[in-house]
Amino acid sequence: MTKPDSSSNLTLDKQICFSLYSASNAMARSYQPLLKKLDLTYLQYIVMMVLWQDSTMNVKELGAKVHLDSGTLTPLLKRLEAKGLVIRSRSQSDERVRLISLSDAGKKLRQAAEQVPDMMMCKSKMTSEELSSLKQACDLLLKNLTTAD
Amino acid sequence: MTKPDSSSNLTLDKQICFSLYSASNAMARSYQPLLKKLDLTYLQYIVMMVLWQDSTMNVKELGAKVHLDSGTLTPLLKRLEAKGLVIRSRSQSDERVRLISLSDAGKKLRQAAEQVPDMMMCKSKMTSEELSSLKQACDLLLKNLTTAD
DNA sequence: TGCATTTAAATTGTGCGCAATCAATGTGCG
DNA sequence: CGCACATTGATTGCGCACAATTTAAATGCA
Repeated sequence: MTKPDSSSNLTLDKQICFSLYSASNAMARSYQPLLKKLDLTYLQYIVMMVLWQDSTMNVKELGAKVHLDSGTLTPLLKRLEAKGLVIRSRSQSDERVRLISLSDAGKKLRQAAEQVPDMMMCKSKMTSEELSSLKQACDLLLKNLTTAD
Repeated sequence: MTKPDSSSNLTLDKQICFSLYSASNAMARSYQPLLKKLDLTYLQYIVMMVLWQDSTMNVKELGAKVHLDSGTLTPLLKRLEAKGLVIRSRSQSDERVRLISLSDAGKKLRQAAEQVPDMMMCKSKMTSEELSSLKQACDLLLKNLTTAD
């Protein structure tokens, strides 16, 4: 009593993960025209948002917030520094620690970014209830995949 | 009557898109150890899945299915060809068209991949109802973001 | 038929993601 | 104190994603 081929799990239309992946790509793609005005990529925008909330932290703390490591963040932070948006200093008490803080230009950029979330919500054409439930499901999945591997 | 700063939309914990993005990254990360046995990356696995369903198609058709363009697919398909999993031939009737088809090794790999979806579902620790509703929301978002830009 | 237009795929360049490795600094324990 | 060990971040290398451009082939139409 083996399953017939048509009910195999190995079909693209059954892959939740592929839906997630495609939606995530499409989302980043949709952000790009909005962020072009700010001269930021999607991830750079995320990192700036973290810093707008809490203007100084080290790479490890930042990485924990955005779920990324120094291999991704170090070059990104260098690019943000090159744009004059952040300052990469060293901790006095521990020379290993890189302190990331906002420059004046970085702080100022926040105003221009304020309208981005609403514009994206509009693009999504989904209700806040739908979006909120999507967010909950993603947060749960992330938690389940990251705790105890 | 302007909103106080604490209710700004520009906070990381309010970004549905960031949840989606982080969950998608975590998902691809979780797939990797499972796919290592097959010597495939996540996207290569997706492309192979498309070909397991329909063993010959051109780059444009493939791109439409996985929502990616030739800039991503061409090098990926070359890598799959180098591994001996696919064959990149040319259409007789239209020399511009690249026909992608499975080699015997590519067809054979399917058996080893059959168990991957169930293993991932288990890793997610979510019910099929939760996953199904997540999938629906992602599919809707993708549709809304891609139709009429 | 000849030439502009369209189409398919490849190429180029930039910026992620992430595993693996490395260097530098700090800490703890004998 | 000295040395093993842990921690922080940087580096390297590979494989996506994607915009923009290029190449080559097909099509349309005067």
